[in-house]
Amino acid sequence: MKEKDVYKNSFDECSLTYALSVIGGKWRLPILWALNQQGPVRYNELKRSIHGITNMMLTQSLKELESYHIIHRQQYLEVPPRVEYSLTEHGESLMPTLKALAKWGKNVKNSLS
Amino acid sequence: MKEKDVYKNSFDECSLTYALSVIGGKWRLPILWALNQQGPVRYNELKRSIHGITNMMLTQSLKELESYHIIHRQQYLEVPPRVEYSLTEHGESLMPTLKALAKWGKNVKNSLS
DNA sequence: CAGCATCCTACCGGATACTG
DNA sequence: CAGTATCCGGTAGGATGCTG
Repeated sequence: MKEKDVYKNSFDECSLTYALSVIGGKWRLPILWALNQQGPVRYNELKRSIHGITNMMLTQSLKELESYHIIHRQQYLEVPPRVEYSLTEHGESLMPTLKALAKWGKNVKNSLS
Repeated sequence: MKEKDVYKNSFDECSLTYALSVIGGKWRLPILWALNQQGPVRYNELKRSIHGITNMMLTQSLKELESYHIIHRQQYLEVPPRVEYSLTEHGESLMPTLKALAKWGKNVKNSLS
């Protein structure tokens, strides 16, 4: 095995860093979590269920998540305007891993007390 | 099911946030990754294998990871001083999840191109 | 060899007000 | 209802030099 091949094994650090950059940030996880639980959700509904978030942050985070194709934005041409957000396949496929991470986090937290 | 019980299901967002705060930060992942691959590693060895990290950042990150009991610091009372870092059980137990996350990240990245 | 102290900068996240 | 625009402060991260 060549030396640089070492870096391809185990887990690929770049993909990992990328994944973290996707779900990182203060509000991404709460948003994904809300979408996972509530299914298609309207903007203001989402805002109400995520305590403390501002329009600024919600809009920005939604756009970023959408650009990664993690969530889907469905706009209905109605009056008053109606927009619904939901997880895409990619978003859904993240959930099991997040659960595993949460479980791990719980263990770590418990071991410290 | 009571309304607030909804928040206990699926995955626990607080533990998840906690987990991310543990593995977050710019250098934590590269460090864990290096330790996972190389086993017990000395300080300067670690520094060399993580391109671009400074003493400041390495020391700080190691301390933080140690405080979470994710890594272990073994000091040998020798001259010159020798210190070796390695993953703890908790650290090891994180690896499968990280691999899953990396795999997911790869998929997401590929789907964008 | 392994690590600390100091200073500094960039950017993430936020408050507030406005709009199609 | 579903967003934008503008301004702003705190903190994570970094450069540099020093030490047991």
